[in-house]
Amino acid sequence: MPLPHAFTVEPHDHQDCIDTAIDVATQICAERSMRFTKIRQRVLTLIWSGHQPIGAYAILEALKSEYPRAAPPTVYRALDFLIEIGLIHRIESMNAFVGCTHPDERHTGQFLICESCGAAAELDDPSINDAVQRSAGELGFLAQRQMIEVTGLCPDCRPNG
Amino acid sequence: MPLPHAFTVEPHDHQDCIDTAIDVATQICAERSMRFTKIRQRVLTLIWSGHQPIGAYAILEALKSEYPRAAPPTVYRALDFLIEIGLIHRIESMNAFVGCTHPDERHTGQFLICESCGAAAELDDPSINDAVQRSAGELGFLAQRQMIEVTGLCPDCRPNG
DNA sequence: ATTAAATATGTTGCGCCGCAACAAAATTAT
DNA sequence: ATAATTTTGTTGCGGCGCAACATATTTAAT
Repeated sequence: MPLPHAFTVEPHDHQDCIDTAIDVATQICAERSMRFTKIRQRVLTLIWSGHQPIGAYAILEALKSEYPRAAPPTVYRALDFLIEIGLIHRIESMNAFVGCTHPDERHTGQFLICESCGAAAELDDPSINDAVQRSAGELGFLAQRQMIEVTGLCPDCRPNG
Repeated sequence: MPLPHAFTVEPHDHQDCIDTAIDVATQICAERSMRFTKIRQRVLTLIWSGHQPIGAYAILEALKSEYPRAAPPTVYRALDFLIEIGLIHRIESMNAFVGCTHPDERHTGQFLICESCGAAAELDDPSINDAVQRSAGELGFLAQRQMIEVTGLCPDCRPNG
């Protein structure tokens, strides 16, 4: 079952999102002989608690209920790990983190972020990617990583539905 | 004279960049009856001291030689002012600021950032903008502001010239 | 099993980023 | 001159992010 993005028209059982994310993570880590530890699981679950990007210190606060000894490095290490294997993304304009809804595909980091409800939907639009690649290429620039963050209003929050 | 972007093929007299940026700023402020104070001038000049985005506290350090009483708010106020009138941009992925090379046009904030030399070139590519708008529209998202930051290697820094 | 190597987590501490809140000064308008 | 507006000075704080070192845990080698 694929992960829905934040702006799916039909409401979804969000627990499925979390479960799927954990399943995918478990599988990826197994394939690569990496350790999907309890802490990493918990951090990923917390990030997937909603479709809104969440800050590291908010994660830390939630984590402390189960791991009273957790400190900032506890969280940042888990975040680094999850980013490294492509399970979460960092939203640069928010200093926050969100679950990746395209964990298998090659992702470039395209996001629509609702200023009203805070939800972030990940895109994977080749036409955007192509336009960026072409424009960069025209200047002789070798593009390696794209950060595209578009703020605005999601379907549920915009005035006319 | 237009402001060159960071990756112009021919080297340029960078003092011209600074002078032009100040001239443009002076004119815009005059038109809008806003005060282009010494501090704001100085901050804009410091930002334009190179094509590399510069952090607020680096600006502060440089500013202190002339304004020993300068403090973080001194800089952030000037930055807010300059951003407000579109003379500089904030690079979200770097927590840094760079001069706007399209101060007259409606700008969306598209940047190519060289990971080697740190220079940032501003784009204003309608095809990127269009692709983003269309993609957002397909999901019913009302796009208001775009943040596009592409990291990679500039022509001078990439392996094969 | 024991030991060694690798990996993950605990702990302390710090530097950078950004701004709120209030006070003082400077500019502009009346 | 006086008042209103705008800018700058000053103090202080909270969030973000990680370096550096210590400890614990897991995995690999003997």
